[in-house]
Amino acid sequence: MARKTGSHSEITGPRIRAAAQHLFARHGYAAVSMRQIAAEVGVQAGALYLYTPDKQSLLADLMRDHLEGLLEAFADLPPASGPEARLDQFARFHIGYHIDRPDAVFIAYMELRNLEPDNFSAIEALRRRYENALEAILRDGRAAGVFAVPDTKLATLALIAMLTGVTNWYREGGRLGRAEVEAIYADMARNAVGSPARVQHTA
Amino acid sequence: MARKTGSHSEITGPRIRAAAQHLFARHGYAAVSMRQIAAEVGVQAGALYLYTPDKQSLLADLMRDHLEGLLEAFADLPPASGPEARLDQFARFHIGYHIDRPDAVFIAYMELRNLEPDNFSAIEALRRRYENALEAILRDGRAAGVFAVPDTKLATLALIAMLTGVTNWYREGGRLGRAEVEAIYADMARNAVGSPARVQHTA
DNA sequence: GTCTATACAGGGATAGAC
DNA sequence: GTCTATCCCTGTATAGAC
Repeated sequence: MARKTGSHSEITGPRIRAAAQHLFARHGYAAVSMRQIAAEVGVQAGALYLYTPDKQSLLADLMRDHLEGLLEAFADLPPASGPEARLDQFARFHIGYHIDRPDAVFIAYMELRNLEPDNFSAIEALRRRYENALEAILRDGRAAGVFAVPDTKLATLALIAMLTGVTNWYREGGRLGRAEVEAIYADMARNAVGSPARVQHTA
Repeated sequence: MARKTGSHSEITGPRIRAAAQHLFARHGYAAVSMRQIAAEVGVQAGALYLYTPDKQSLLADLMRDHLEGLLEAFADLPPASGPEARLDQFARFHIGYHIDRPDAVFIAYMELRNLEPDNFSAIEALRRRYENALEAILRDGRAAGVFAVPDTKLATLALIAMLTGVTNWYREGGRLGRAEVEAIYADMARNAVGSPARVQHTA
C-alpha cells in the first residue's frame, strides 16, 4: 500500500506490546520512554494512546498476559501420576516455557515494584496460583513419603527460584541444548527435595 | 531557619549512600531522582554533587562495595575441609550474608542493566569471582566422587539462584528463623548436587 | 487513525551567592 | 559546605489538524 494513513489498529496494537516488552526487558520499565516505544514501532508517541490508556497499563497487561498464558499452558499438560512424575513434569515445563519467553519472564520477575497497588495485587494472585500448583505436588510427595521437605512453602520458592534462574544465562545455540538443560534442572529439582533413591535424613 | 555552618562531609557522604541504597532498592535506580535522595538526607539536590560525580557513580559504588564486601567476608571464613563441608559452609554463608543486606543484594541483582559498560564489566568480574569460588567446590566434589553434577557451571548458577531467592521472601521475625532457613537451604543445596546418603545432619 | 505541536511536570547537573 | 536559582533535556499525556 502506498498510503501510510490506512487502518492498522489490528497490527499496530500487537507491535506496540511487542516493542514495549522488548524495551522493558532490556532497559527496565522506568528507564523506557513512550517516545522510545513509539520510535521502535514507527509511530509518534501520541499515537500509542490509541492503544493503551497509559504506560502503566502497558506493563500490567504484559505481565498479566504472561502469567495467564503460563497458567493455561500448565493446566493443559497431560496428567502425570505420582508426585515424582508430576515434579519432573513441572520442572521441565517451567524451564521450557521460560526459556522460550525470556523477555516476558524478565519483566514478570523484575518489574513488580513498578506496578501500582491494584495491578500488583492482581499479578501477585496469579503468581501465587502457579506457586500453589508446585506446592501441592510437594505436599502430596511428602505425604506419600517420597519427598523429604521440612517446609513445603520454602521448598516451593527455592525450586522456582532455581528453575527460573535459567533465564539469566541460557542462550539459544549455546553450549548446552534445551533438552539437556531441562533434564539437568529436573534432576537437581528432584534431588533437592529428597530423591527416594537415597536415604533421607531429616533431623 | 538557622543556617548550618559546620562541616558535615564525613557524615553526609555515608548518609547519601545509605539513602540511595534504600531508595534504589525500593523503587529502582531509574525511578529514583537525585532530588528524592537529597530530600531523604536533608540537603538540596545540588549538594549531592559534592560527594559523587553523578548518579551513575552512586549506583556503581554501591554495587562494587557490596560485592567486594561479599568476597572479603567469604575469604575470611574459617577453612573447611572436604567438598561437602565447604558446600555447606558456602550455602550458610551465602544465605546469612544476603539475609542481612536485602537492599544491597536487590540492587546488585536487579540494576545490572542500568550500569554503563565500563562499570558493568567491573561488577561482572567481581560476581564471576564469587561464582568461581562455588564452582571450585563443585568441581572438587565431583572429582572426589561425592557430588554428581553433569555440568559444574550450570549447577553453580542453579545453586546461587536458589540460595539468593531467599531474599525474595525472608523477613526478620517471620515464621521461620534465620538458623532454620540456613539449615534447610544448605540441605537442599547439598541434595541438589547429589550428595550421598551418608551425610549427617548436625542440628 | 495518525500526525504535529505542545502543555506541563520533573529529570540531572551546574553556577555563583552566602 | 550548602544554599538558591537556573539551564536544558526528557518524561507522560493531550489537543486539534489532516
